[in-house]
Amino acid sequence: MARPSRVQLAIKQTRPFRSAAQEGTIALLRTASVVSRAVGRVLEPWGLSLAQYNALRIIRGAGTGGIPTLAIRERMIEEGTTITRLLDKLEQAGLIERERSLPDRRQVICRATMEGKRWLDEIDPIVDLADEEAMAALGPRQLQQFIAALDAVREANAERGAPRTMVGSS
Amino acid sequence: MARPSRVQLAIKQTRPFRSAAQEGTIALLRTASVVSRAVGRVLEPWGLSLAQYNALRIIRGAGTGGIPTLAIRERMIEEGTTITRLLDKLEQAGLIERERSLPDRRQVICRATMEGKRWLDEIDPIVDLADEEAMAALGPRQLQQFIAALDAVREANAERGAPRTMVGSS
DNA sequence: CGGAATTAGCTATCATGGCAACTATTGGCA
DNA sequence: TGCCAATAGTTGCCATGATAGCTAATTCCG
Repeated sequence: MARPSRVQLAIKQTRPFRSAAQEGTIALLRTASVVSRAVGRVLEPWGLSLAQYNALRIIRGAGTGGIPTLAIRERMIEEGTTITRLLDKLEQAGLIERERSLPDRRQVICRATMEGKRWLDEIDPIVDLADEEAMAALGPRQLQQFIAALDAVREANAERGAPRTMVGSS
Repeated sequence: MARPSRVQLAIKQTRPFRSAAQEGTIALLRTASVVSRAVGRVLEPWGLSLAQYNALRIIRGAGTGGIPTLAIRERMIEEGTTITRLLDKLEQAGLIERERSLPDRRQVICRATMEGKRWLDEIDPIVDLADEEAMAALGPRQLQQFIAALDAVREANAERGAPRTMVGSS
């Protein structure tokens, strides 16, 4: 690992990384930070955070049947997030509605309102564009390899770092 | 993009991604989240967050000359972070010390204390191990390609999402 | 049937990040 | 010289994330 790297220059680190693994880890976290900000930036006109947009899309994806609160959390990008207050904001904004489930009254079913769907119809193309720009540096083949590498890393680290007792991990 | 993907399974998304770029973006953010938690987990015994450890390492790297506050922020993984309160904690913990610079009294120079260096000597090998584990799913060649892809994506997105007036961007 | 264990969700608390306003210091320049 | 802009940090306010503890509803079994 004697070669100078771009990440080193980016963070103005003069010394080489102690290992390729360290370089990869730092590059991963730093790149995600940059991309997250870039994508989050396009949501500013709507006053939505990336997490809120993410949740709203998950809820819309559930269709008319709705989706219980904790099922949303499992599908979020940030797994550990506190979902209640995030949904409170979406409900206050009139983008979703919640009601107690009939068969199991512990559950709270979330559905997207018409207003919520309208917002997504507006926002989706813009986020799509942002995603394209975010990955524009990679060719199609590179992108596929990139995704495969991310998948491999994520799966290998899924249990490590598990924040809570995972539901389906027994 | 008709093939089913691992990320889709992981976030229980039944529909295919709208584009490879979207899949890549989500995979990047989600993987970084998982790895960040896994690495951050090993710092718990010391009560340090990943950002604090990151800052402490940067400060130690500056040596006896020290480093001004804002120069630390430029080198952090999370670029936009408010650095003052983070340094307050490190100072309260006795890991760093701060003093006004003599030539330019606006600057506050930060240095690692002996205690701070001792902590890093203990922590570094453990974080190294965590980094190795985080990237263990990739072979040496895959890892190099992975790093190259991350570098390319990060650089292409560096200006987009720029949170503040970048110092050296004029 | 009935109580323990489980599950779904909410709340409280603490730490952190984003952002803007504010102070102090320095530098430019007419 | 004296004013104005730029720079370095700090602080306050709000939103979010991490966690743990709590309540209500349900399920498991003896």
